[in-house]
Amino acid sequence: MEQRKSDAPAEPLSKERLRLWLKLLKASSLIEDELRRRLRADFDWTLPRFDVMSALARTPDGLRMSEISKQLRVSNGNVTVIVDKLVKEGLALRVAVPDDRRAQLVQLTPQGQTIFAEHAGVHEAWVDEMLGGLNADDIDGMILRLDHLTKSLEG
Amino acid sequence: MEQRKSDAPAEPLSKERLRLWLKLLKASSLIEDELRRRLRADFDWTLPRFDVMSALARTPDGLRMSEISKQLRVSNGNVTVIVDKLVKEGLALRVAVPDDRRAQLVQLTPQGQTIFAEHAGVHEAWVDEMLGGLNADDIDGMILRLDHLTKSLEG
DNA sequence: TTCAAAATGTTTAAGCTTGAAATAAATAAA
DNA sequence: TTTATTTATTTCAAGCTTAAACATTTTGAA
Repeated sequence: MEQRKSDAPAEPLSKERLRLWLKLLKASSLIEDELRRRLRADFDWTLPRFDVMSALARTPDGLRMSEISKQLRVSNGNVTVIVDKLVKEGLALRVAVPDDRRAQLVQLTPQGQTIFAEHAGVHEAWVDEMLGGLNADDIDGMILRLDHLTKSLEG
Repeated sequence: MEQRKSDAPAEPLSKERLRLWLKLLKASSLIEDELRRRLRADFDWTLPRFDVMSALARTPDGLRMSEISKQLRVSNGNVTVIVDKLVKEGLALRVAVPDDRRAQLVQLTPQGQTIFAEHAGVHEAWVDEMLGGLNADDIDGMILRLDHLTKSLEG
């Protein structure tokens, strides 16, 4: 870790933050674009679709529409369209909520679970390949700092 | 397959990489969404528009359409639409390239430069505020590792 | 009870983005 | 020269996303 002059003024830190943001955005976009491209080329899936199925796969009991849109930070209307398609293809189904006739739970069908498991495995291998240039120290260091950042952003 | 320390099997590192990617994506999306929201609310600007003007501001001599789309990793057609609007609003102009009648340089007008400078200052303050939770060590550590990552992604 | 406010989802209109096709100009090959 | 290929850009159709408007149900206060 390099040392800083104790009298380092405030302005450079602000410039460094901007630099950091541009680098963060670039790395994230590079990965996201490539994942999106492969998902489309290999499976004819969109990234939001993968994300919705991923959220559903983590919660076998099902999620409400609003819970999905909140988790993925995507509009409600968007989730409606994606889930409609999943249902039409037999990968998900809507289940009534006993206590609340407005709401409904969305669950993966067994077929949806099977297909997602396959795709998720390939997806994980892609990420592993793309981030392969990082060693264990890089990974831990970034996770640590990203946790700081996200915490301060959400707090 | 290469040998590994008995206490460090291959799987955990792969899982860590996936965890890192999810955290990277989350932090990046949080910041990007908020910037987009503020840009729209305060200036009625889109983020791609800001990005195009930013690229042009860095190169006073002007950029070709294809150079813009390459820098921003955005489709050519998209750049056409954005530049059309900038030109219509008097913030940018198209200049013929002497040697090549297919191409044209896009430059910011003086008005475009002035307006962008104002917005860029506000934008930088937003970023500074959002990343304010990070100390100098966090920033340096992340920049270092993001450079590793981007280099390995592009290489 | 009764009615206003809040919550859950869906629909719709508008804007954004992409990829493919089209146009036009420059370059290379025969 | 003539033809084919490559390069630069625009146009267009299709899909994605959002925000706002809408319909329905639940909650809570008078």
